[in-house]
Amino acid sequence: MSELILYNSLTGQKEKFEPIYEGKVGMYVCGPTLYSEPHMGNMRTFINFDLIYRYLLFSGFKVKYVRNITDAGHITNSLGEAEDSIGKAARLEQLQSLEIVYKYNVKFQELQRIYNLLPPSIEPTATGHIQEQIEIIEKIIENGFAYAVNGSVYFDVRRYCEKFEYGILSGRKIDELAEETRVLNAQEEKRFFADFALWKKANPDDMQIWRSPWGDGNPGWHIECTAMSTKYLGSQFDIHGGGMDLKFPHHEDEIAQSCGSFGCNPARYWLHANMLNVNGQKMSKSFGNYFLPKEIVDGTTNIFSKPFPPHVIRFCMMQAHYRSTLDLSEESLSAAEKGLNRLCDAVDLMNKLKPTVSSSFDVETLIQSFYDAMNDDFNAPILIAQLFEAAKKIFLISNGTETITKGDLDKLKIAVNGFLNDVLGISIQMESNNSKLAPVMDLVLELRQQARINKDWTTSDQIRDGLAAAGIEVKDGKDGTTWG
RNA sequence: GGUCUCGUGGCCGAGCGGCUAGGCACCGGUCUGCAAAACCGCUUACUCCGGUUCGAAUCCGGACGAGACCUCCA
Repeated sequence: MSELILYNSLTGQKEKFEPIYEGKVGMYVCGPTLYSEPHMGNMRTFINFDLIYRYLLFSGFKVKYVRNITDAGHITNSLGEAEDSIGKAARLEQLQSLEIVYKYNVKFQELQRIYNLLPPSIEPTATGHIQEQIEIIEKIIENGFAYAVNGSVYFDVRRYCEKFEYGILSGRKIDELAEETRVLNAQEEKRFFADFALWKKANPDDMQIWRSPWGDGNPGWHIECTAMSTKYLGSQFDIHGGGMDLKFPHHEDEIAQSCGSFGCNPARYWLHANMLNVNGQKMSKSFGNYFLPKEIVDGTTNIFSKPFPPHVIRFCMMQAHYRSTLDLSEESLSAAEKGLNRLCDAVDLMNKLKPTVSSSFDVETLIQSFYDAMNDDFNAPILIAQLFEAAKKIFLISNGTETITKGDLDKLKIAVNGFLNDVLGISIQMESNNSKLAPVMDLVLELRQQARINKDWTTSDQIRDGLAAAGIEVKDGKDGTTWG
């Protein structure tokens, strides 16, 4: 049995996974900011961490998976105009902030269901934890790593550097940062350019305002994650995940906040999922190359000529490693669709296989390769390649080239179904949802079969062509005719 | 401008010093009334130039190209 190895962004190396408490895993993943409907790129991250969550569960760990919902607008400072993202959306949509958050949360929850994401153990909201955030800020001030100015509170990066190292995750050096920073967004209040806000004094027209010891205001951009991860997982837990683009400054600042308040890095393993690319670029609203997870399923985006079912999209994503960028295209999706069909056919066939007295190949080794793939930093592409190996074996057993014993077949069934359904989260719904159509089709195909027996090709082809025109494809297999 | 990552066959993508994935497409075959589908087979591709090595897609140096981050971002 191989052991779980994962790539730790903190050290830049693959490391053996050793949980703090044996058999248990605490995992925190940065969730969405609900100022709009999450796009496909956002979904890829959540799907990837769903895979990781699923495999940890499958491996027998008791996992507490916390993924926050950011429902407090973070101040964006795009063109000198400071405005919080949710407040902005509210203004544009002429709704209240809470309506915006609620509206998009409903959509987000629906997407999770559509894409077969396991619900996290807890989905805490930022606004539900203002008090906790204030308490941590107070602690950081107490420890001397933050200061209050004019109703705002900033993290004191220079003081922090006297005791800790700022930039350990992203590999940035403070003095280099100074030169690199392109826009010094005129923060006269800050003592040092790299200081970041823990609490921001409210603007008179802010839609969401909270009371604090420093006056009315909003929590800073990074403090919510520190507050919620600490509350539900403790000051140090096993895995912290998120998208690659959160590495700096968000995760870096989380580390600073935790060190500044509790004296330790919040997570032992930092995992970062890579971006989804479309046309060679990160999917982003500003590039105009984004589409919504619902649109691709409904076929309402003009990027693709036809709709793709969610489990095909999931499968396609699983064929790339979570730390690699993935280019999603019509071609890669239809390739995934066909490949998945083949895999599903094999699974179907597996249940009808007839065992013999001996196995002509080593089933244990094949099954072990599934575990080895996932234990090596959740390498789903390799897992899928091995599942295709299994599929090939199944077909060969079926046509008599290979053989398998009853015991081996049972093991194979459990493993293949387990990895496909529980780990990859690809649920194969073979059920036809056309309960009224099914008997009609049975009748039609029986009539066609009669015609075929009578060598009445005109009639049988007429039926086939007619059905094809109606979008129903008829396939004459060895064991009868199927449709779909 | 700074920091970093990456360049694999027609496409998507693993691998990360020798055993040279996988899927899709193409092509050949089996099956079939025809078609489609399905199944079988399909025999080395790693940007370029140097270097290290018995041996490099894999390590080192350089060139070119692409991307991410440095600002809200999954």
